[in-house]
Amino acid sequence: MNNEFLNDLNNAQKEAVVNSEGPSLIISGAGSGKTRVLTYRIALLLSKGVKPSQILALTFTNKAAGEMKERIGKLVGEDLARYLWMGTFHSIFARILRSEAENLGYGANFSIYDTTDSKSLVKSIIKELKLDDQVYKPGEVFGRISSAKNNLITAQAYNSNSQITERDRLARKPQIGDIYRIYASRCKKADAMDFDDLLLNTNILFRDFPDILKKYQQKFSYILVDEYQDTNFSQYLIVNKLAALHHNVCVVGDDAQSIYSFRGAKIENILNFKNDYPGYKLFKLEQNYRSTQSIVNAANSIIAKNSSQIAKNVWSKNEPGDKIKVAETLTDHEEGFYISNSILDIQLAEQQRYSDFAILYRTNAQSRVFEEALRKRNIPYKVYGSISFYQRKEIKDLLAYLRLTVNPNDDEAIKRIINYPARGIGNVTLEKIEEYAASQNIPIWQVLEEFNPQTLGINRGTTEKLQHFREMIKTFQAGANEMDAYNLAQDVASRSGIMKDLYNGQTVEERSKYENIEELLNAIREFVENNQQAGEKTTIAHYLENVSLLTDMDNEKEEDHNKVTIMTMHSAKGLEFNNVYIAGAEEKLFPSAMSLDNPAGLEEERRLFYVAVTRAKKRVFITYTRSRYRWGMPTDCEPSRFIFDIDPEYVDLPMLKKKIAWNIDDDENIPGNGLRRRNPDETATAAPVKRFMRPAPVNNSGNIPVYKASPGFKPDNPELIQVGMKVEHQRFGIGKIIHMEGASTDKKATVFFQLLQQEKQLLLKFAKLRIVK
DNA sequence: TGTGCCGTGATTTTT
DNA sequence: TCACGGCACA
Repeated sequence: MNNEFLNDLNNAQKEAVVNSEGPSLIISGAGSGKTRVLTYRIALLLSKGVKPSQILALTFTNKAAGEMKERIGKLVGEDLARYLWMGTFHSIFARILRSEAENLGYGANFSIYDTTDSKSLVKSIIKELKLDDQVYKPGEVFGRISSAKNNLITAQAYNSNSQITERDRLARKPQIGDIYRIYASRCKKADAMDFDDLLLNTNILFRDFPDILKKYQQKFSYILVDEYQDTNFSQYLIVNKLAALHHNVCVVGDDAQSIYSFRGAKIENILNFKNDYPGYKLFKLEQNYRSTQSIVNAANSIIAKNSSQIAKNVWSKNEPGDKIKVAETLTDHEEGFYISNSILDIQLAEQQRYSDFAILYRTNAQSRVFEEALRKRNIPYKVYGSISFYQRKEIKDLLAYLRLTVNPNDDEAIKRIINYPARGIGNVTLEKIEEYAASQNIPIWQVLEEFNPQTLGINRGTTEKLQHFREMIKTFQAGANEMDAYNLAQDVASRSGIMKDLYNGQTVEERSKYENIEELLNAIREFVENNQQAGEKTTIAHYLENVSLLTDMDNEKEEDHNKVTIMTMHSAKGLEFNNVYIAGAEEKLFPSAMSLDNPAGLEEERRLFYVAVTRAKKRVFITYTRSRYRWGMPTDCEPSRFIFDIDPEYVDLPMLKKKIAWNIDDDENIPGNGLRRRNPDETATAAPVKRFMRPAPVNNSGNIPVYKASPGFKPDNPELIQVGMKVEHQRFGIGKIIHMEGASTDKKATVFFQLLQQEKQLLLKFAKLRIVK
């Protein structure tokens, strides 16, 4: 096999690729081709004859794993790439746990509780213990449990650790340990693991079954870990144990991009690598291929404000590029307006794709204004995160039926759907059953199986309803092994009554829920088709194995390929875009109010800023607003301190422009602005900031800003005008055709005029419009 | 048991 | 502002 592909690499990259034996630490600056190095390193191993099943590659997202697999497939052939053990920690070790489940007392079809399931279980335990849920807030308690697990503290260890129990006692929450204990036993009883259990139980498996550990140590001759700076203790230990035999462990990371400490990530893991593997080789990737020099330099100046970091010098040979542009708006609404205008301007002026733009923010709650603004401009977009597809109520409902079919002990699933769609089994009945299940320490399903109406105090009508529900689930179970996942899911969706319930709905939301169910069914069908082709299992159990671990990004569809991306800065990790908008750069939002009281928290926020800026290839825009709606109230805002962390040489601040802000006849309002410019550097300008410093014109007459038509204005034939075109109007100035309706002679166009900052409906036979090329 | 109204609290970030 | 939970009534 030829290794010509190595010629694509620079020297530092090549070194990191060819030195495949022994422990390696690759420190890779942002945009330095880290994925390429990992990809080639694996491809080289394969081309040397290492079997794909001997390589374990752990990534941060499923998407990253999928893309890397695809690239490796292109280099050395898909038949090899397919058998790599490549995926997130959670999905890889879920897979291993399934095949070893019996050793730990779980079934191979154990359920995976997502955060919603976990919190709801914690909540019901708090209720059972008759504790005040103002003191024991479910989310907070679950957070304590989660971080205990990530530090390998089991419920038993938690309760016998006097330091921890003392701390809880002082915090007046002495019963967290009890909640943890009950939580763990309920999960076990339900044959369910939460996200943290997947890692914790892997550790327990390797600790208590040395033979099993040995088997996997021998199996995985080469281990690679991406985003090592964001691994937690539990993950660290798994890697450490697996690598103990061969020592062929290669970790890649960038301490400057560590942004997940809230989830237990330990930046020390990467800093201590040298102590764990004394004979390690160190590689530094410092040349940035992604961004302009301005962006790289600006990012360096930001991260330099942090105290501790591994010394490195990230540099770029790309064009110098534009400065980072900072813009101020009066309200969050205008912020959305400003960004959507800017996207449209650049997109039109440079023929960029919508997918070349990303809007990044600190909290998911900020997404709404951007959705509204983009929708108004007819700009296609895709929001990631917030309410992920798999978190939607209707999706979780159908999945709960399927989960129950595969694992009847899944209490969270049964609680979810025992009365959805409504079948006359109310809260009172459910509480009776739950209470009995808890007292007998059995799953709810078992109560239904050994049903005794007298002991439970349930009347005859309800008894029948419960029996009917039980029989329905049993018929699903009977089909689970015979039918493929798609047929079964379809059967469940219709016979459970979900389809009917949603189909009858009249509102827009109910229609969209119905469509979501259809979309899920389509996804299941795709799964079945793919697995059939690959000769793999197509049962529902097999489908459910990974579904809890999926995110929005794994649900990408063809039609999403040319859309503006809207997401948190956290989700943007590992991605890149030509143009990046960092919105809401305000004190108490970014940096988050939560981080202000501790220096470590603030440094992590700053790293997040670094991550956000380095996503951009060409341009970065930062926006902040003077007033933002928070919990329904307009709140005053201050620009973020991070803006002033950027070296002034690489940033364009709005304050300098203030003095000209009220001057209407400034050249930026000249027709053709942004389109006629020759100098490519200048086309970068977004919608001018000043637009927002002036009170927006109130409706039309009287208040219309003066516009002088360009010399020799001549209207074009209305027949030629189409949606998306830029046009000039003699009085209203430059605008964009948003929408058209009506037949030829009565054609009506909705036009958004930049100068007016508003839409107008114009009848084309009267309005004289010139098409701007 | 189901429905609808009202009051309250929510905003970090994710596998 | 909105979503969810609690409560009262049908």
